[in-house]
Amino acid sequence: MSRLNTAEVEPKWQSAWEEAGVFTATRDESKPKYYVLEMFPYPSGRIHMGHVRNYTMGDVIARYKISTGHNVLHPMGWDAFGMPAENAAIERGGHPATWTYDNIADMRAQMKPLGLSIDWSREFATCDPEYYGQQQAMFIDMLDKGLVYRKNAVVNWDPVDMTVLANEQVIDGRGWRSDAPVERRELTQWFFRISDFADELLSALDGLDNWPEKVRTMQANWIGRSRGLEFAFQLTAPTNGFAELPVYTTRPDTLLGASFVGISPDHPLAKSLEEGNPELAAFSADCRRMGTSEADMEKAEKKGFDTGLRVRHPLNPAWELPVWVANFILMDYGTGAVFACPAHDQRDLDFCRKYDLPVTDTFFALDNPRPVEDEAFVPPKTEPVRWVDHFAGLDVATGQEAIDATIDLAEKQGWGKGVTQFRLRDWGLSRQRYWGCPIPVVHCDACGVVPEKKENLPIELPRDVSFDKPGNPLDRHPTWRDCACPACGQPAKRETDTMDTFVDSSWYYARFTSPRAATPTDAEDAAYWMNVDQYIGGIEHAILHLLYSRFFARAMNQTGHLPEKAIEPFNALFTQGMVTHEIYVTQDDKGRPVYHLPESIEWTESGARLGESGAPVQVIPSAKMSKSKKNVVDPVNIIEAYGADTARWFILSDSPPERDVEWTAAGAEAAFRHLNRVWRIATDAAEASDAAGDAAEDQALDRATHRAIADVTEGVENFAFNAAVAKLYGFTNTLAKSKASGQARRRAVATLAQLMSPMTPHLSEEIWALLGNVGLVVRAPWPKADPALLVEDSVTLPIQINGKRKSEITVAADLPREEVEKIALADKAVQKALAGGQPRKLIVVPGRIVNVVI
RNA sequence: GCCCGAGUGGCGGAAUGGUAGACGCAGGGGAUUCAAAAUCCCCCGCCGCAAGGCGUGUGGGUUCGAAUCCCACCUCGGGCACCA
Repeated sequence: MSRLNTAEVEPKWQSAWEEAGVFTATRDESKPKYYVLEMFPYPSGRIHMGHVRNYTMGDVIARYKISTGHNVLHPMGWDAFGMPAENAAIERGGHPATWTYDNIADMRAQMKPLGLSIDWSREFATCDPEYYGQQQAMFIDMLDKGLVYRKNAVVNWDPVDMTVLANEQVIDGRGWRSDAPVERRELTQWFFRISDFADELLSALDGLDNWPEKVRTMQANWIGRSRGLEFAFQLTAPTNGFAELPVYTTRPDTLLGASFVGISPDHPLAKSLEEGNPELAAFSADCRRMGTSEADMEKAEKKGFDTGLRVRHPLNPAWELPVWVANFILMDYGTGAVFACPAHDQRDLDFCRKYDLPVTDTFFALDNPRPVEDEAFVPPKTEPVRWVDHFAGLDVATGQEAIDATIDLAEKQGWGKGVTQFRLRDWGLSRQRYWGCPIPVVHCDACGVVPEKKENLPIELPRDVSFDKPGNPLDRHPTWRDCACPACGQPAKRETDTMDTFVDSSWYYARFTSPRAATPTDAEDAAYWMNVDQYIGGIEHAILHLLYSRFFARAMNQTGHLPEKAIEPFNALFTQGMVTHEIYVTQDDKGRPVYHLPESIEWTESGARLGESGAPVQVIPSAKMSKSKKNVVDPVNIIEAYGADTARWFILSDSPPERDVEWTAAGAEAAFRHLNRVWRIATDAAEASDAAGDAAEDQALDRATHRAIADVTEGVENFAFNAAVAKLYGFTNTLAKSKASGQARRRAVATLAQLMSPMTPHLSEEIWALLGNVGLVVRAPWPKADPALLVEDSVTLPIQINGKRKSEITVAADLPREEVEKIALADKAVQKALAGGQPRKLIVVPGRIVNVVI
């Protein structure tokens, strides 16, 4: 018996696959195609266990599909633009391109030993000019189709570093480097018209049957379709040219509970009032000293400022409501103005209590007509309530009925109209940064904003830039901006904004179908390979990346870059959990936490200790692996110690794929031991004699083999990899104990190798070859379970008495119900419980259970 | 704050209306060995001497039967539009 030498075996098979070109995808109309894609990585420089998990799952699917006769496309690339490369350049010098391409080389070298079934000939990085040049071409097509436009939008402005900050760079309202309070500043920015597609993106979710329900729900809520009433409050006295204040509300039925009218600090009326009102100007300035993120705004203290203006209530002109500027009202949603109904909205109620504004109930719960105090009454819109005095003549009605009645009434009386609104906003794609895809337009004094000519693409990023000053290096480059206007030929200036990196990742899946094409896609390749049959990635991308990709596929279809069938680019989606690990922490002399890497910990009887000093270490429960907490395990070390198959096997074995998995050293060792055991069983079987054995033993092993085929196939098809692994453990245990003949054991081992091959491809090839098979296991057809060998002839039924398990009986699987009842009633425990009486009820679920109710 | 998830032995988990704890880890006992490593066998939810009882985050409900379905709550995680 030889020991398994992974350092030798794994590279050997990787070379064999490469030489045979097993994973190089070409169009082949004779086979069904299958496109499996994992979300491509950001090239941070090191692969981590999350990558191992993500790509191993995709690899299992890809290899399984190869063995079931599919023509598989399984590509890999790099999401290579983005802030970390610029941050590295600022902090350590060097160029973002150098940093990025070095990282890609490192990560590719770390990834290849995993033995993934990737077609590396299709690899690209989004920062390759060949890629982003095609992206620029599509941008121009989309501009031409009216899918892109410019408007003003607010950004986080760092007044010290004089630069735009990302939300993650704003910490407690301050810039991360300067520590200066950030300001909201308006810039003219480029936008995709994703909101034009809101209804379509929402309704098409219904067709995404193979997406997780939770992702579809999250997207539906994000798009946020609502039907409400739009109407205008008339100002009692026109001010600064404003005679009325249009508002949008989803609860027009509560109009009689209106307390005040609120407008955003960015509302045109609020801005016009600032000029003559220094106090308001100060208030609004204060509101603008806040990050732009919705979470920031929601968590901030609700503040308001009474403008002194008054509006008339639409249902009663004698009733005047005050107009307040409030910091929680978004200019981007609806009209930037709302009426507040404190009795039925907690935020409005808190605001009214704070500023002593009136609170008027408009409806009560049927069983509890108590006025609202400090808790707003917000029942579901489907719950009937009793109306205090509803202007549409309602008494008891649900919120939804009242909303509909109010909209009808307003339309009939002519003071308002029902409108459908979406929460989804247009996608702002401008970034004031260097390391992104340049937006291919030119600003000309004579012609305005002009798209670049396609023959001038790609508009490449200049290499000679410096990061010693904050802000966008493209802005201060001495010559890069200078160009000729594509329309009139006069000197003009390039746009210096680059694109959001979400644009890069919104179409890479399409580019993989023809990565070297001279156009963004190749029609025939896209028609053949699209859609992605199985997409795999983190749940953190449930909304933005996936929604943007869905939009982009539609926009690509409208500009002729994708076929109609590809407007929903991902047929099936699987969202995987994170990889976690325990955290080890000691404290320094000032009591601050000091984190330690897992490999520096030693386990003694008295607990975890630091290897060097022997100091006791506090163990904190698992959390997502992160550099700052040092609870990281480097896949490279694991592969060196145990081999890629062990890393792959363990990462699949311990948790359901959609849940978090905790990496443990003991678990990894157990995986390693198991694979060695499989190898030992295989070599024993290979060396066993050809003599005939006990036929019953052979048949029992054959049955177990076919049971395993059925169970593992089901596990792989349903993404229950941990369950498939558990079944493989079970089958291995059966095989190890089997007294079957050498021939029967070799049959079982060959099947075991095949069933394991998507997960542990190297070991499987080695066993496959050991057993004398010609060709690669990766190309062998997936085994089929023989139904005749799956049938059991007897079953054990638990006997419950009043729902509690008390006994069990073993009967023939096809025994008629009456016979099962007789045997069950004759059971000792049942007889005892009945004490001579009759059961009240007898429930027999064939093949499952018997319940005797007494 | 809002939206979406998850919670089962000492640990990771299995079971998606029908025997709770498959499989693995850790632990305990034994075999083999001069010894160790490796390997193999057995035990292993909690309380209880036992009979038996209890048990799937907490509290209620539906059902002959609930980890699974419904309601309320608690805790943890993801997202919140410029992190990727």
